[in-house]
Amino acid sequence: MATTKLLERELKRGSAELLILALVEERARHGYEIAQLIDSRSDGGIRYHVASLYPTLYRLEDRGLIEGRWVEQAGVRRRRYYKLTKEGRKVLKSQRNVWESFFAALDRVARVRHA
Amino acid sequence: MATTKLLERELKRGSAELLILALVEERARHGYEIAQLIDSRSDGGIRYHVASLYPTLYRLEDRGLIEGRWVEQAGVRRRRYYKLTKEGRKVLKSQRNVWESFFAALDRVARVRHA
DNA sequence: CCGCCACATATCGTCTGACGACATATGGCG
DNA sequence: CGCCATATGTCGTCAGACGATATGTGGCGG
Repeated sequence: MATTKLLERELKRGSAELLILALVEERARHGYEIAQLIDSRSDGGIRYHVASLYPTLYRLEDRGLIEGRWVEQAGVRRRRYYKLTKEGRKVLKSQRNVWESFFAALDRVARVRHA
Repeated sequence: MATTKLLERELKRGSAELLILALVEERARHGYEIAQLIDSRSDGGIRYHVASLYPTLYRLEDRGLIEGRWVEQAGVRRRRYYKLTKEGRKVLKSQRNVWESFFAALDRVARVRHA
């Protein structure tokens, strides 16, 4: 259904930052790895296109929430590893709170929990 | 924090349809009433501006998910009451499922529950 | 050794929808 | 009579997802 596809697109809006921040919280990761992790951990439930992923990484770095570092290794194309900054940690915590209260509010209005 | 404000804006994307469909599921409601219900039931956690609400109502009606009817009453400005259509009921059910699995996936990737 | 695929990063143009600002109209209250 | 709550409506701006497209590398099969 087209409706569902459109909705899924909208859901990604805003969630991208949370996903990226949460994934680089564990350890430094590069873009491609992040994309794959989102795909695998969500069981394909959330797919995040590279055309959106890289620009989002740059925005997060510009805002000082993550910090990138080029890593050159023999046998592997150069990768840019991003790690969470101190400020990023604060924002991640705040975003988790925002999402959680949003879920709760959405449940109160539209009764979403327990399908 | 500007970040939070931006995030909140993005969260509304896509959720608007679910909220409206869920509210007119109970009984026919008019736009202004819907806006107030979203505000009150979410305890102000979700605010939905009229500039977005009315266009969304028109989109939903165009797609045949809700059906509007003008109601004139003495002592009250004319109101347009929207009720859920059969097709709207199907879409609402589907959207609840999409949201629920999105929540679950987001939790698996970014551990959002229990802030 | 060459083509193809997975890996890895990058950019452009299009489209959608939220929102601030503004507009219009009516009933009630002081 | 002015102001506020009610109620519907529109315009211009802005952000961000995504399809398409591009570049470059390492490994593997034929």
